[in-house]
Amino acid sequence: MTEQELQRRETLGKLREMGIDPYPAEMFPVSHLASEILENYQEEVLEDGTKNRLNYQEVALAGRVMASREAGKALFMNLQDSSGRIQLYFRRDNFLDGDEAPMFDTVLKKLIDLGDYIGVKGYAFRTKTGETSIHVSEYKFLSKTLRPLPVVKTDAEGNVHDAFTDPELRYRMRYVDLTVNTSYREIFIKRSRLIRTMREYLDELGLLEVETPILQPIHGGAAARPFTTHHNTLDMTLYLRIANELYLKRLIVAGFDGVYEFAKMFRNEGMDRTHNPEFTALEFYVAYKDYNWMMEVTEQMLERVARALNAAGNATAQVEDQTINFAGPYRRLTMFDAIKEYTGINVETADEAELRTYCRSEHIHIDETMGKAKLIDEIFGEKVEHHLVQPTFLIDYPVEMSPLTKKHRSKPGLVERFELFVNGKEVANAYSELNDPIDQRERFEEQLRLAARGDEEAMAMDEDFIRALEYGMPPTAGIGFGIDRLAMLFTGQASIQEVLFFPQMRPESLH
RNA sequence: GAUUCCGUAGCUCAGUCGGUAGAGCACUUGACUUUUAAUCAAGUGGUCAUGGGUUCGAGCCCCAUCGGGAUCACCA
Repeated sequence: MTEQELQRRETLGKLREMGIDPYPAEMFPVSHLASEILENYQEEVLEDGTKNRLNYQEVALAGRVMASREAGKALFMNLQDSSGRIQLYFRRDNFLDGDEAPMFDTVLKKLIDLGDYIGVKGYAFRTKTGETSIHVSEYKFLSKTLRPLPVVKTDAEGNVHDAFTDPELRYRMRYVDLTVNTSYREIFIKRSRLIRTMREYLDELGLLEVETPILQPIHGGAAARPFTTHHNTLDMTLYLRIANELYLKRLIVAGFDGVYEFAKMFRNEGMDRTHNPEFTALEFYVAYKDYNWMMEVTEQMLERVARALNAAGNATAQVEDQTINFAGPYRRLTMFDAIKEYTGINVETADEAELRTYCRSEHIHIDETMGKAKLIDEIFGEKVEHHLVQPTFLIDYPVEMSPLTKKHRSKPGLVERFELFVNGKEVANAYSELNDPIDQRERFEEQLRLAARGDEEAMAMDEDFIRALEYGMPPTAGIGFGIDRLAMLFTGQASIQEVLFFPQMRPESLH
């Protein structure tokens, strides 16, 4: 234990010796938050120069002591609650017990450490330097902090000193991070509001919020490597879901007109600043609609989200030096037109050999197993994707890349699919759902052939899903959004770790 | 998984050519009844990530390991 930790354990013992419970059980009746008093406190100056305090003359607040400044027989503290920080003012005269003042000289000055929780009662006033404060008449010790918090200070010019910045420590000890770097709380409040706004919109559309299995015997609905686990009683392998798409479509078969789920997905793949092994998706499916309808819904929903998260109510988000406008309609660009625009290549007429030659000349990483569709996808990723900063629907993909998507109504070889790109990254993937069970079986069989050639991410055959389609699924539009990516966009963060409370980390050795 | 940078006090960081381990804040003691990055005075605090190696001598040079960041690969 460090010296400061030992000292705090000593003060803990001294509190007990004085009959003060460092971890009392009973509730403390909080009446106000710091920010409310700071914003609304009022006083008037009378003709004789004295002040008349107009409100908050009987308040009770609670929080952590984040700074303490002794000034002789006066003492100032900064109390931090969930809303912010307010200054406390204590005078020795208010805590006299005969000539002694143990609750001032001993407890306040010696036994309360930075980070400790206290509750105070008193009245609001303004000091002669103009700081709205609480004049404390009584206080109660609420909880002891045994480890020293990092002391982050901000000076008069707004410069932050000794900021707690080490990413490893911040992510491992998010409780410390959010205590001392309170501005990061705003990211998570916005993330919560993002989800709530989407949920409100979907509820207004009349969709049903549902839950589907996380433990799945067949990992379907996406191309990714799964986590594997084992169920003891059933003695069988189960997979943590990489997608919930096939279950949600079963519910459309079941007769619900629209279903949605905010779902944690798990993918056993690399980690970087846009990928965490578990992440959150919103998927929803609506009967009797197609992907054109879904584009309009996407525009409406994201515009509403943007306005809800923007302080001024604008439909924009700021990402570094880019201002992104979420007011619809968004640009719609076919995959082939996008490649033509940014490379000059007509992939519709080019054959596989021509695409290969182009890729080599542009140093795009390819291998011999890639077919024409995969080559198109690689060219798009290298040459087009990063240009799509403002929200753009990329539409009409080659059928080979989309085994769950309905064939295009008029363009042979393509499917009715779109992906939404914002700030050069994919944030949503949607299609007119494939509901032809015979076509679906052929698509799965094609996936099996890919798997046999060594494609680890090819989808497995799901006989029960085929059976469900054979019972009949109405024409349906479906979409999946990456919630973490959206949270990054709307909070201006470059790393997914900043929008997750507890990003995945290697284990830490704690003795 | 590959490459690369980083790891020194509770926090943020210095540390020269390889020669006794440093600063600010925090902490301890004292002064001060409207201070606010409070101030003033005096102090405490270190397995220099871990383990080897080279050397008379390693925070510094070499090797390995652990952890983190960035870039790449895979992916959303």
